Amino acid sequence: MKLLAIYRCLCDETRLRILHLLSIKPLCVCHFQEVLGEPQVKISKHLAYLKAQGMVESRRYQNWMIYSLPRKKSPELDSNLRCLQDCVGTEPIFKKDLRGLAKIKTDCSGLKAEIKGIQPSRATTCSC
Amino acid sequence: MKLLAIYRCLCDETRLRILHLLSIKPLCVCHFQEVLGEPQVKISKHLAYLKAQGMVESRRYQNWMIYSLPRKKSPELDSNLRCLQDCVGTEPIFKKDLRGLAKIKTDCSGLKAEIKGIQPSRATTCSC
DNA sequence: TAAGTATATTCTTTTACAAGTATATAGTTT
DNA sequence: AAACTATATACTTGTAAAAGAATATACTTA
Repeated sequence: MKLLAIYRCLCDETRLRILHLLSIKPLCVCHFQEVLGEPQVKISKHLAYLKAQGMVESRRYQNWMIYSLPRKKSPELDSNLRCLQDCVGTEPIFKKDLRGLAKIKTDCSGLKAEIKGIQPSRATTCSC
Repeated sequence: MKLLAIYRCLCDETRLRILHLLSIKPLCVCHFQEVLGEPQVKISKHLAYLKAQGMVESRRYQNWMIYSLPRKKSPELDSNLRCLQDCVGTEPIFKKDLRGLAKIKTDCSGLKAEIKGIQPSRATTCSC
């Protein structure tokens, strides 16, 4: 059942937060890591799950994979994403994620290096 | 997270079918059994789950427990039930359930007895 | 080509939940 | 009270999915 697959995507907090952020703009994996504060493997696997279900699309930009909501959405997906938009207002975690998103630095390598406390060997930037 | 709890209710096919039927009218357990074709224990447990999450209410009428959607719904629940209504049209199982609902006999005892191939000792009826 | 960066995949462990069986409870009728 | 009906709960088992560790892949830069 197609609708059921959508609800299975929505019934995990990490995936909900990912979809909410994607409703703002496309993002790469490292930005999800930063905003959600979750390890890379966790983010990647949930993104893979969402992609397998047709809930997100991805394109590669150099080293980065940019994820976005699908350009063509089924009516069910469209309804549910709208519904999610209606509902996120009441949950603090989503607001927190929005604040995190606003603070994001565009230079991905710099970010990672900063976290590790080392100087980046180069300064590159993903397109999201 | 309240929204997550709603999605967890929605991510099971039996519960989806139950909620869809309840959007038509209140129903007792034996009617769910008949329409969904699932065993009593399965129906009862999913109803208990939904009730624990505040997705349904119940009242007793003689021997029967009548389940219904909550009179007062949170905005999130309301949004999601509307969304579900928008989406059920595309899934055959929901239409099938509607047909099953239309065929329901109001005499519960008679039904059960008929299924077992025996004469009911009495003829009583639930209020749904 | 070697080293570095970003992401994905595999493998394992743990956890959550669905389903089935059996039994319990609450109300009804005789 | 005993038998019956409708539903609920406890217990067990099976399965799916989430998480973490380690490794692999794809691309970039030196």
